[in-house]
Amino acid sequence: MRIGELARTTGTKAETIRYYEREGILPAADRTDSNYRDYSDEHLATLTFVRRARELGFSMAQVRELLALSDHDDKPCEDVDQLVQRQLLEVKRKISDLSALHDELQQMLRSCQADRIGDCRIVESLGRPLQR
Amino acid sequence: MRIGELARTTGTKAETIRYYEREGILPAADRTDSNYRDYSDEHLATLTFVRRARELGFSMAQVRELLALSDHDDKPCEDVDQLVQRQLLEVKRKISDLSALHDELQQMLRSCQADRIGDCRIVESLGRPLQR
DNA sequence: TATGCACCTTGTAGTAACTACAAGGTCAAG
DNA sequence: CTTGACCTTGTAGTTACTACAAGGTGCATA
Repeated sequence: MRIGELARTTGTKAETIRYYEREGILPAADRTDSNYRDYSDEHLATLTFVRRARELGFSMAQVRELLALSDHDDKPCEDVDQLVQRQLLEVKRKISDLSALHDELQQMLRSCQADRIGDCRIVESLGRPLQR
Repeated sequence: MRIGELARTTGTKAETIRYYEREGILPAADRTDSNYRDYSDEHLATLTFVRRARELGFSMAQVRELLALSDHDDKPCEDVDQLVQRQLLEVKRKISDLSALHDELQQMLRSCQADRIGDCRIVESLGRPLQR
């Protein structure tokens, strides 16, 4: 698949895709005879992953780490373990923060549908001081 | 509380806090006699919220919307409803993406602890083409 | 009283992660 | 043979910070 199609299916600008290639986030694609980039399904999966991870607030550096995890077959488990632990902790924190936000939004919606103005506690949902 | 304490408790640079004030994300704080910013617990909650929302991948514009929701007492429900629906949808999507990632990381950890190198499906977890 | 640290201001510039556009060129379908 | 999708290199703009400089105030402590 060429860059335009990949861009359309992933909702990514072609220029961003080339940028990811320059940055080494996305492996360079094969080239057709006419020097067009020719992407595989693996590229599609990787790019989709990258975009989602970015949407979820992971930095490029973290995305790099996660991508590295995905082909660690050669490296010993011990090296990977700590990184996975760390990422897992962060993922859990994000899920719990999002769940709190979810519940508050849900509650607002119910209030609204009952046509009364409920107290909005969105800020409170994520606004309690953090102990990290 | 003064800017330094707020910065320490929220893990935000003082300069970022002033930046949020300039941008209207954080309401201007009261001033002490010596012109120091004097923050309330409400400021603390709002800033904590903002920082978490940003970590969760919400843009400043979205954070502004969410903050606006939180004091909508004057505005009619209908106006708020659609926005809440939209945000809720996005929150749900994020939670489900994160859950998939969580499960895969968990799985990797189990493989590693069993001291065998399991297949890593992190990319697959978030890499399936999106239909949005 | 003097030193030092936290804070104040305005302003400029750097960073990350894109995003846009320009200039000039190739490729392939209608 | 033109049109549109792609190629390259390069520059510059955007968002959301982050850093530093210069010059000043407030205040506790040696």
